[in-house]
Amino acid sequence: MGRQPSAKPTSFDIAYLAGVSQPTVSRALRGSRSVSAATRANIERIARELNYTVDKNASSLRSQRTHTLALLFFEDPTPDQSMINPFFLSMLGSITRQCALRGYDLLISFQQMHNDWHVAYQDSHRSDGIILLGYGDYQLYRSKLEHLVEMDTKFVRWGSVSDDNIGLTVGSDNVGAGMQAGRHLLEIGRRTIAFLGDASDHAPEFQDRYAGLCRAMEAAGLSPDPALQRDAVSSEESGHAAARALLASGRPFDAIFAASDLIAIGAMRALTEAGLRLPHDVAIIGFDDIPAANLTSPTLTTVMQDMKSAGELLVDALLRRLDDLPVERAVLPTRLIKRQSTAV
Amino acid sequence: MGRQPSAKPTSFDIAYLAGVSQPTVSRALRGSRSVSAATRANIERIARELNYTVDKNASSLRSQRTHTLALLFFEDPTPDQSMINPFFLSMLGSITRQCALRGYDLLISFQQMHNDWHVAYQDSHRSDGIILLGYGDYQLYRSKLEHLVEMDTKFVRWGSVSDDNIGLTVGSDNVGAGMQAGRHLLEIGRRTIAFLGDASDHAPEFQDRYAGLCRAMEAAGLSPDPALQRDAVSSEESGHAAARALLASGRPFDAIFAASDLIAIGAMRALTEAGLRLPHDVAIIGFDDIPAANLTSPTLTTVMQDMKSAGELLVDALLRRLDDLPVERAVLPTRLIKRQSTAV
DNA sequence: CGCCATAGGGTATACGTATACGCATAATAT
DNA sequence: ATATTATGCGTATACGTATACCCTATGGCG
Repeated sequence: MGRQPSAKPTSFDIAYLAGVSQPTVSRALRGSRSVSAATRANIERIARELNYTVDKNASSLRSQRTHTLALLFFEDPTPDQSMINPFFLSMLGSITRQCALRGYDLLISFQQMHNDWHVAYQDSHRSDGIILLGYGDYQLYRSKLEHLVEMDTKFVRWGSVSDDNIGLTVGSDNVGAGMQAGRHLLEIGRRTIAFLGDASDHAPEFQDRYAGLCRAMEAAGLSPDPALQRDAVSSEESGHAAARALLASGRPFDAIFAASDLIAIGAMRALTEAGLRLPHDVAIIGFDDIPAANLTSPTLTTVMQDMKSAGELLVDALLRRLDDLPVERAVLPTRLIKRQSTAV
Repeated sequence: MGRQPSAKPTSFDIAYLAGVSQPTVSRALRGSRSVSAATRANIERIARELNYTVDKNASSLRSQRTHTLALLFFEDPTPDQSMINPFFLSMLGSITRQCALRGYDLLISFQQMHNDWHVAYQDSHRSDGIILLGYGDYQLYRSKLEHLVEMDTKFVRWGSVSDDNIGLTVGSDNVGAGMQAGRHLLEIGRRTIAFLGDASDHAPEFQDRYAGLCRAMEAAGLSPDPALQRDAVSSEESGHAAARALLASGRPFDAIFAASDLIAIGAMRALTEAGLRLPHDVAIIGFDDIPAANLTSPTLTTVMQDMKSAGELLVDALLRRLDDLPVERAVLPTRLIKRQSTAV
């Protein structure tokens, strides 16, 4: 079995070749100022030649810092495993890139909501901090957050910034986004606007979007009709069902603001099936700007969240928190993407 | 700063409380047979009470096993950062779950193709093995693979199983899938079938799909027209351009097999713009079954890859490889999803 | 009744790095 | 010129676990 052409080089090997002690190698490579420029250059050269890389485990063990962040994605226990919220992908990409930029590794794990909270805590063992993306039942989620705070685990989360704010939160300006959507619908002359999305405190983000819509309507002298709000979770089926229920109720409406694109897409199907013309009879706005929003017919007007900044802010906030730097919750502006579904 | 209600417990703490030595704790928790059932039970109880978890770094350092897999996603340097291949998401979900099931952590990182190969090797420092998902220029990718083999790094990759096969490969049966698609188009009476997708050896998977199509046609006594094959990478724009070029060539055709759904969607747009009716004038089949395939009009017939099994097989193969167990390349069957775009 | 195997667990140490300290030498200050 | 401080580096050790090795007590066997 005689292979092992070059066992993994250690800092001792470098030290030997450079004629210095191992700690000096460590200092040189970590950028300590108490190493002369010449020595450092020499050490760096040798390290490069040997293709040396610092052993992550040893380093972490000694320094008690892993230089790794964990991304926990909480999801509802759904039978349909494959259908993950599409907008999560761009968030993931953004977070990954930002981690790489900051020299951090990213550990990722999908968690079922019902899992024991200490799973998350355990992860804190392998990472310096945690980024939480949570969907589904907020109450369940919330109790986990409280545990994390108790354990003094460092974390940031993506979500509604205007809620009770356990821990450090980064999120879109959902109220503002709701107002954007509402104003746009009002501008094109719509007056009876329905909202599809859970408006209970189980889903603070949806709640905020609805609140924004209401505020826009009130600013225009209209009073939102509570009967035109229908609960829906973020899925096509749910949107379809909610829209059908709305139609069945007989209440007239000339516009829909859906709390997510998936809901909107389901609703569009229901409306079309009912023989309504979009956007002539009913204008519709979604939320997220998933790729599919540009493929529906008519194409879907929607509110885009700034995922790129979101990832950057999440990582940045967490790293600041790790360094005990002051850090505040962040609210990201959104952008209205006008397409055919609101083109009068 | 007097907090620190409970410093992280170590195996020594457990040992003390259990009245045994630290190594016994280690043995008990790792399931060594040389510790009595009573002692083990006692140790496990105490560990649970103290909320003890094994320190990953110390454990890895000592045992030289990280119990972590790295997922490297190679992508072309594209300016459009947000548009990651959508099918990657379900793969990711599948891999994550499988890792969790097997007790492995998953480290994830997006790599630009042009990055130095040893970035990947470096990752092998932090993980026991690597899962590679690669897209874009295969030649570039290939040289990296060779380096990995040289370094004796353990890895598996997703891709074309029928190519030169550097390292261990898991992939869909692309040739078979091409035949499925071809046969379906022939069944509905189409005879002149175009193929949109790079058929060079820069993209072995696309090449295989085209080969499958050709085989199906030849089996029906038809000879594929090379002029009806147009290069395209997996994006809507590329599909759109390829379809336009095809139309501009003046060659008649009554069906298109696109190497990916994104290509198909772009092509559909081009065809519709040219006043063609789908599927009456031109039937079209895509590949991947991304969520958007069900939203186009007409809805898109496509070939679905079994992502769930894919993730499972990738992880399983890699773990077997780590244990030096025999392991073979795997080929996954695909499934044709019939929708409106081929409904005659 | 001596011999050896086995169970059960202790002792010592290695994994590779980072850091507290100490100690020279050199550079300033007084 | 002496006292002081900074520079540059070596010495010693800790981080928490896993494992090679050794030891004791027991039981089975001839």
